[in-house]
Amino acid sequence: MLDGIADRRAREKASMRQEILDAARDLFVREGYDHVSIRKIAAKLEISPGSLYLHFDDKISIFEYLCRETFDRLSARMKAIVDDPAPALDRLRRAGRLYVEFGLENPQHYMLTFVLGGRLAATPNTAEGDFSRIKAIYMTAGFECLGRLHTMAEHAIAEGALRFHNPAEVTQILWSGLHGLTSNMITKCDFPWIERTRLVDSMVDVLLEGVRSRPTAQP
Amino acid sequence: MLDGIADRRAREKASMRQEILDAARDLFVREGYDHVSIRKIAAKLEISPGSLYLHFDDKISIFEYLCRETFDRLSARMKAIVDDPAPALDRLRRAGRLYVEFGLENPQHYMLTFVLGGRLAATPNTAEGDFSRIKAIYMTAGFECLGRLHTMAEHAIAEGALRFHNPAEVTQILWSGLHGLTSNMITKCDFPWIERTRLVDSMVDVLLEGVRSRPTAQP
Amino acid sequence: MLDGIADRRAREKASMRQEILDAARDLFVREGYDHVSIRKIAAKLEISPGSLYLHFDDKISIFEYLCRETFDRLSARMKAIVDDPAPALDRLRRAGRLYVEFGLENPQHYMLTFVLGGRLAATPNTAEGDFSRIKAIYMTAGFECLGRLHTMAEHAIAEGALRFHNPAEVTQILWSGLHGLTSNMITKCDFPWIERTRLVDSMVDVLLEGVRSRPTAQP
Amino acid sequence: MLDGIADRRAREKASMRQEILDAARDLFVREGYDHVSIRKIAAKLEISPGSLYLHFDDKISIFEYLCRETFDRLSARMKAIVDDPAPALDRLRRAGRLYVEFGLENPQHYMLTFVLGGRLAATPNTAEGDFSRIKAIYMTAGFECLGRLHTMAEHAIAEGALRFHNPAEVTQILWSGLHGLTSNMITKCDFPWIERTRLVDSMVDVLLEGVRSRPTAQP
DNA sequence: TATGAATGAGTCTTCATTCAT
DNA sequence: CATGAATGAAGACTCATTCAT
Repeated sequence: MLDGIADRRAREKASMRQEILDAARDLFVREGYDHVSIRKIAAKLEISPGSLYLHFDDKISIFEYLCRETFDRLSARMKAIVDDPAPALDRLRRAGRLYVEFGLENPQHYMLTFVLGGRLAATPNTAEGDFSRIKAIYMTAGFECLGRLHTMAEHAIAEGALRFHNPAEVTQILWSGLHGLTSNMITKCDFPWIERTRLVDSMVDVLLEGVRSRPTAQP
Repeated sequence: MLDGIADRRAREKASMRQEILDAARDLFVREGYDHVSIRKIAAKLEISPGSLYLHFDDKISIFEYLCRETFDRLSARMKAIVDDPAPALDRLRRAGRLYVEFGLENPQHYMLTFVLGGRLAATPNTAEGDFSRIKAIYMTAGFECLGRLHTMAEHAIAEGALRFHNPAEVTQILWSGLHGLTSNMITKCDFPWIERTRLVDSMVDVLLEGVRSRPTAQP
Repeated sequence: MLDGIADRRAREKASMRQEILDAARDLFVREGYDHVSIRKIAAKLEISPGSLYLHFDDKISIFEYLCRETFDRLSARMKAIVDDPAPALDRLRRAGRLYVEFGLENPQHYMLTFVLGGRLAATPNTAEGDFSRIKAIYMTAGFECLGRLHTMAEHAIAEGALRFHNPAEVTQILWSGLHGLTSNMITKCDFPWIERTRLVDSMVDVLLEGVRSRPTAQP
Repeated sequence: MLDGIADRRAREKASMRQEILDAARDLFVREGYDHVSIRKIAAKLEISPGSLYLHFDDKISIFEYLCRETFDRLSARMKAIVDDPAPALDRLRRAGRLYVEFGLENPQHYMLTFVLGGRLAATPNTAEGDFSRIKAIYMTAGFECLGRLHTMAEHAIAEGALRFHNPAEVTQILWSGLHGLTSNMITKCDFPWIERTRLVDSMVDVLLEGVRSRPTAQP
């Protein structure tokens, strides 16, 4: 009873936090991190710019949270595939499609984490701008995802399905191929791509055809 | 002799122009187009912001020049391969390696042109910031570059070497795969990549194995 | 009581707004629109340039507001005279004196609106600087003001009091004469003018003598 | 012979000076003093910005020279009218038309000298911007012109043609009327003025009708 | 808790002027 | 004599962030 008020407060606070995240996600995806200002987010929510600071420390941490959230979802879905008792090659096919689709559905997060994040992770921390938290996400969520691929590559090798024997090599090839398509389709959205699902399927198919064991073509 | 002074002036001007381009490329790649200001470039060169305008009309045209330069260089090297009278699949293999090697040898040029530039070219033309000139470069120089791959894909299809029949599909797949490896190796230079030449060769091999006609495996 | 805080805030905001308008008017009149920068206004008020944007959207809208305010005040006073049921010539005399007196009593408002504003309204809309809103004010508030004179000119013509038959012609002549005296007396305040009220009266008298019907001199 | 070279040099210098003045006059009239930059003038002449400084000390002195030149022409034409042995009223009519036409043909010079100049003349010399030379022009050319009007007003009074007895009063009235029309027509060039020559003629006519002696209207 | 005014540093760009050559 | 590179100061405006209320 006594805590009813505190409870409601807490609920309201959490709900406002979620509203901020939703508004910010929408804007970030549509306009890009750099072109979204705190004021724009606040205006969209009809609250004051200052109020945002009651829920988040700064602009980057809103984005950071959204990144983590998104990558956790990816990671969970990847895990479901890894744990599936299907042949590894089938699982790799599903994982490949999932990866690309995920990127295309979350283009801002994908680019920031896998491209800008990658760049930042390799940049010494300059005086201005502390992106260490973005780096951290990259190091966890990103590598976790790759880890799933690696596991499946190991399985596939164990099953004799691949013509390569080094799982790292396979992982790096598959990942790079998937990442290339994803980032290309995101950044070059004016390019005359062929039909989207076909392209994704073909890409995954090409990569898997390229790595799997040659059918022992014999008499 | 007589024009010694004018010559030296011209040389100095060209050299300053080059210094600007180098500084700008470095900053653009490290911090992204939006986070590089004219002042930062000027400060890096220890000249006044205004002086930059003696060499370039505006910020975007510095970027523009850098893009065009890269496209042109890559395109020229690609052309030599296209024109070679070897089987298309062989030429595609050489072109693939060339593409990745070019990127790894000119990481800043590559990232600026193929990652940052792509992003800008796709930026909707808001009131502020007119990227139409960047788009135009992509439409000409960029497509020319890809056009080389496309031509070879056509040749390969004509030769019956591929299991795909749409050259655009093949081009997009190969290019994305190559781009993925290139940009990954550049931006994630801390990643524990396997040995570099092997990785490049394997990637190209996987892509070509993936697209080529299945050997009619039978008795 | 309850809203005391909000009230005081609102009052403070309005007062700052007024301070800005006063400072801006002063500077605009003394130095001309182009030579007054947002920074200068801010410096005069000892606030930061950015703070001005809390009260006005941009530079031109400060000017805009000042113009509209002046037109409205003059227009209201003119209206009282137009609506008076006296002979039109008498009303024109009073309106003439009013016009000049208004200008002399509000020299900054007058100069800003009738000299600077006129100039801006006539500035061709180059890429930079859109003065269409200023033009709009002239088209509405300005014409309303002149419209009052025009109405009285029509009345006077209807009463057979004038030797002209085109009310627009009379309006333009009277207005220009009044404006000439007003702006001259304001800007050339060091000039050895004759006694002020006599000069104003004489000017109005000359203009009206000049436009009225000739007394059908003789039998 | 020996001085042939020096002569040609001098001639060339004078000619370049004239070319600068011509170009500058054209630009000033068309775009307004503030919107004409030294670089624009230089570009129009296809010379370097620096070269302008071989002929003129600074931007303002180019304008200054043009002002003086223009006003000398006005003054000379006024003098011709004053010295004419026609009745003073006729001469005033011609002078009035001349004044307005002069302003309309040299709008930039007119406005700068009679409006901005007037303002500056009354402004204490602020730190930045020394307009004392413009003031000087105003004090000489401007007052000289007025002096001509004054002389004719004296003549007219001596001839018994005016209903006023103070030449200063008449001068101030006429001048203000003429100035009002001139500056109005210049600054408000979008205003729906009636036909130009008719308006000028009517204005002058109204002013003269307004000041001249009443025809002794009697039997 | 929530506000919104305030700021200081930053954005690209232009310009009159100087000066070594 | 003429050049043109260089500059420093200024232009309007934006923004993340702070803080008194």
